[in-house]
This record gives sequence, C-alpha cells and structure tokens, in this order.
Amino acid sequence: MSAGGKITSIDVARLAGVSQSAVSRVFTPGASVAPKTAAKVRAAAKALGYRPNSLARAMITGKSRIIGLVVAYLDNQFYPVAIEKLSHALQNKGYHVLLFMASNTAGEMERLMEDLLAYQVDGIITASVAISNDVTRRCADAGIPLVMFNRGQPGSGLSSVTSANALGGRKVAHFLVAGGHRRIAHISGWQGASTGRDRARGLFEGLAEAGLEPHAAIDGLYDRATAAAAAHHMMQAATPPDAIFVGNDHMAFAVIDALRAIGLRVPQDVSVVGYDDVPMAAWGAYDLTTVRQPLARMVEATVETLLAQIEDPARAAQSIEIDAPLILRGSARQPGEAP
Amino acid sequence: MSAGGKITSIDVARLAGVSQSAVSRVFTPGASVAPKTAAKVRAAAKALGYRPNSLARAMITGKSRIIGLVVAYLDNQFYPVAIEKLSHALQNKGYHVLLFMASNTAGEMERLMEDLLAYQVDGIITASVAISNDVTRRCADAGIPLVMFNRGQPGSGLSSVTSANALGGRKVAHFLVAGGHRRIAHISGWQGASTGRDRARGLFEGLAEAGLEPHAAIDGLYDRATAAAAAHHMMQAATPPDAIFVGNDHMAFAVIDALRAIGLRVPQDVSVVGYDDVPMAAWGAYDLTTVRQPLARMVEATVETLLAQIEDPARAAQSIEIDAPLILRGSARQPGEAP
DNA sequence: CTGAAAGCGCTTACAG
DNA sequence: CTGAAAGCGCTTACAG
Repeated sequence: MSAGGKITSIDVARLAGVSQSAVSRVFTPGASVAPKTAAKVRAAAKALGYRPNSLARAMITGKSRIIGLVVAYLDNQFYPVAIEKLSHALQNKGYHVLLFMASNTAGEMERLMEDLLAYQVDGIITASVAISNDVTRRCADAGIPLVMFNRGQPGSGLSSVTSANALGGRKVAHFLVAGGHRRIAHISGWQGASTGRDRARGLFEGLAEAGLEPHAAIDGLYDRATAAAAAHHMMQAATPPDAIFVGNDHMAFAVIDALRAIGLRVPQDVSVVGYDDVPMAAWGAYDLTTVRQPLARMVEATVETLLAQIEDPARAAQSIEIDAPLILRGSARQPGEAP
Repeated sequence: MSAGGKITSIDVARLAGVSQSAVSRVFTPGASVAPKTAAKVRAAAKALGYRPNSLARAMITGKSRIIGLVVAYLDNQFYPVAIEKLSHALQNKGYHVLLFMASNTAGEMERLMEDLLAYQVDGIITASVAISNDVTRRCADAGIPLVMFNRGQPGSGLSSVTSANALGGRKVAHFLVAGGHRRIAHISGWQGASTGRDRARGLFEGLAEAGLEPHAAIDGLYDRATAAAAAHHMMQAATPPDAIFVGNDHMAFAVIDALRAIGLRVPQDVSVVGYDDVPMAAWGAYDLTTVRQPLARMVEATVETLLAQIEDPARAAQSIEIDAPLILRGSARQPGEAP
C-alpha cells in the first residue's frame, strides 16, 4: 500500500494530526507523550509502515548502537560459535553487529579501522586478530572502546577476555604426567599470540613441576597443515613422544588424522590433548580430551566489559581470565589406565 | 593529539582555508576539485585525523552501503565458510555487512526485519532461514533487494542462488546404483526447505530410473541428533540399507559416528554419501564422499545478483542454480570395487 | 504534554 | 573549480 518513497516522521505527523516532534517522542523511550497522542501516532505509523531511521537517530544522538566485530579464519569452529553467541548477546542488548573479515595483514587492518570509524561504531570486539599498537592508539583517540576476545595484548592497555590459558596448560601437564606419560611434546598455538604463548608456558611450567622437560616443541601456527607436519616429524624421531598437547582443537584434529594415517593409534600409541572444546571435539571420530574454553561466560564477560566501557569511557581497561576445565574423553590415556 | 571531540568537515575546512563543500568534494569520488585544493584538504584531514561520517553520507545519498546478512546455526561448517566468502566479496565491492543471527521463529524474523529496515540496508542476503511471505512483501514495499543464499522459495518472486540440488541427488542415485548398492536409504535435509526437498526428489528420481524404490527415508531436519537416531533406526531393520544418502555433510558426520558406534564399518557395511563438501569432509576421520556445493561460484552469483538489483530495482528476480559435482572419497563403495 | 526551531555532519544543485 | 545554501530525517532543549 505504501507509496514506494520513504515514509518519514513528517508523513506520520501529518496523518496523525500532530507535530513531527510528537512523532519522534512516541518512538523515543522515556519521552513524555500523552497516551492519546501516542495512540494516534502509532496508528498512523502502522498505516504508513513507518520506522524511525536509525541512521538519522545515530547522527543526532552520537550513538549508532553498532558494534564492529572483527574476525578471521572461520574454519576453526571455535570462532563461528563465538560469533553466534556474541551476536545473540549483542542483539539482546539492542546492539547490532557490523562484521569485518580480516586477513591478518597490517594494511588490511588499517582499512578496516577506517571503515569502523567511518561507520561510527560504538565499540569494537576483535576475535582472532593481532591488533597493532597503531590501531590501539587510534581507537583511544577516537574514544572507541575495544575488547579483545580470546587474545590478550600485555601492556597495550586494552581490555581482553581470555580463558586462563597458562593454568590450562599446566592442567594438561599434570594430567598427562599423572597418566604415566613421560615424553610429552607440544605443538603450540602461534607464538605470536598471547594465547599460544600462555598455553605453552603453562605446559612447560607444569612439566617442570614434575621434573620434566618438554620432549619436543614446534609452533603449529594455528594451522592444520603445519600441525600435521609437526606431528609427523615428531613421530619419526628415534624416541617419539608418548603424548602431544596441541595448542587448539582445530590443529588437534589434524594431528589425530595425521597419526592415524601412519598407522598410529590414539591413545594407545600416543595420547593427544587439545584446547577449546569446540563442539566437534565431542564427536565420535575424534573424542578429544581437551581444555574447555567456557564460551558462554567468555561472551558474557566480553559484552559486559564493552558495554560498561561504552557507558563510561573513562573506565579503565580490564583483562579478564576465565577458568578453563579439563574435559576427559578418549584421546588421552587417563591416570589409572593401563599404558 | 586530537581534541577528543569529533572532527568534522568544518574543522578540516577551517584548517585548510577552504569551504566545507570543498572538503566534501575531496572525499566524493568523481567530484571536481583542483589538485591544489585537494592537496590542502588532504593534508588538513590527515593532520586532524578526519574521516567522513558514513552515516551522514548515507542519510543524504539514500545509500548506506550496508548489506544485511541473516544467518543461523553456525555449527554447520557450510555457513561460516559461506559468511567468510560473502563478507570478503562484499567488502571488496565497498559494502559492509550487518550481521543478524536468526532463530527460525516467526516473531524473531519479524524483529530482524524491523531492524534491517531501520538501518536502511541497501540489500539483504538470507542464508539458512525460511523467509515468510510477509517478509517478502515488506521488502518489496520498502524496495529492498533480497537474495536467498542456498535456499529457494518457489513462487515467491524472490531471487535465490542454490546448487542444482535435484540433479545432485540424481547423481548420488546413479553413483550408488553403479557401485552395486540396491538398498539405498535417505536421511533427508529438512523437508520444509527447498534444498531438502530437491535433493530428496533428485535421489528418488534417479533411483526410479534404475527401477529402484528408496529403501527407507527419514527427515533428518538438518539436525545431528535426529540424523544419528534415524541411522540407528534404519540399521535395526530386518533388512538394513547398504547405502545411505544424507541430506548434508553436517548430518552425515553424525551418521558415520553413529554407525561406527554400533560396530559398523563405513563403507564396508554401509556406504554413506553427504552433500556440501565442507572442508571437514576431506578430513581423515570422515573422508566423506559428497556432492560439492561450489561455494565460490555461489557467493559470486549471490553478490552479483544482489548488486544488480540494487542498481536497478526494477530488475526481475532470478533463481540461479549452479552445477554441483560429486566428489569421490572413501565413505562409499565405488563402481568396480568389490562389495 | 506539545510545537517551533535549531542542529547532527554531510551532499548536491545552484550561481558565480 | 568553488562557496553559500538547502536539505537528508531525525532528537532535543526551549517556551508555552
């Protein structure tokens, strides 16, 4: 029925026989309007199919209610699931998500930041991306709150939410040692990222507490092919490891595939432990023992921190760490089981 | 260095010693400005850290350069990968993606549409969501182009991009028959969606061409648990199937897990074929024979169709089908192999 | 509670 | 090529 052209608050005002300001007030929560006026306006709005223009509102209020979400590499199942939960949480708070796919190249991040700023986002969540100091400074300059999800940047003064990665690594060390393993190797997450470094450090500390050295350690770069090659290489050694802690589940699946491909059994010949507990880890084909990142709580903390910073830009940055429990499944020999 | 407050074109104009319109022209591709003016303006802009406000621009031009992307259920790997490619393609064309996570409930879609319209998106892509006729009508009323990705809606007058699902189903039928299977069952995709229906229809037609009836058929609803239960049920029959075509890879993985859990070997005891060819299908643990949806081409067609409709709103809706090749791997006995 | 008016930060005819 | 001015669709003091 609508005329095709855009319907504005002026059209509604005309039909309802009130001023344009009155129309605006009806759609502004908390504004004072007489019930009768509101009713007339709502009726007219419905008849015309009117919706307030969020862009116009954003310009005036200085609040776009848009959050920029920067992600990359959605083939690691951890991130899609995180995006799903982050989006839902944000939507429930009345925010909308502007999605940016980043390659991790510096020039790319530069362009993304330009766009993020141009669209006047109220805040930014980065997942799976290394943030340069330059980006940090520009956000600070523009007064845009930013929270890093699943990555920290020590000394950057940026908020972050991660699981307790170092502690998680130690839990794995203790568990594997208790299970009777003595040649424990690590295929780490990318050592350029805090998550990768912290998990490795935790593992090594845990091993040291048991008087052990890491049997071998290779940077898996969070990449399947690299991790598979690393596993292959490790098993070729004169004394191969009896357990491998892999820096995330995504690589751990590739490692298990690689081990089986050369006739090795998991966990009879080698135990494998991952990190994340993505849904796939529970699937029969892998049945992966892993450290669970409590996604729901991490998302909650991320959104809470971001919104708090939006409301109070002066608020100090926070680094939140959430405890990550070890989930026992079939890919690693457990304490008490026969070797 | 910046003063904290927002920097506008007026600030830049002042510093550069030109009019505000001149500043605007410098940032408007195709506008005529003297090189010297442009240089002065750019210098001033850089010094102040100025970026044109996309929201203000959108209000005036009537083009937000935002595309609404509606998705759901990111645990099926097909969608994250599609989102990744869609986002990249759109970003390359200078568009931005406003992401909406939908539950498939009617009320939810209603609210999403409101938001989509309020943010003045230039176009909409829906993936994995059933679109009601109501939504269709409102988009048409508002003049917003919409393309359904990986789903069709016959008779809706909406554009869609899918693979050739029915043909894909027939290819599976022919392949399984040629491989010597005679008791071919189907755990279908959700029969409420065109994709689920078309793949099933294609399979049944292909079987009919070989003089066969489907051995059994259960709606798997694109749900892992439902599919696993269906597989379990089928194998309990007096004469179980010797092959199962599963409506998508996501369910096929669950089916394979379920079969192995009861001691059945794939493909020696039962052949399994999926649909999608998600990256995981190639992983060692499943090594799934499946029909490949050519994601790159589907994404290309989707973006192309949408942008064409944005440029010319009068353009008729198109339903594009892209051929889907069968990818042979180890989960199904092949023609010529010993039964 | 309500309307007239200013203004958010831009683009775009319109003169010059 | 350039500036002054109108206007995109709203919100929000300001009077009444």
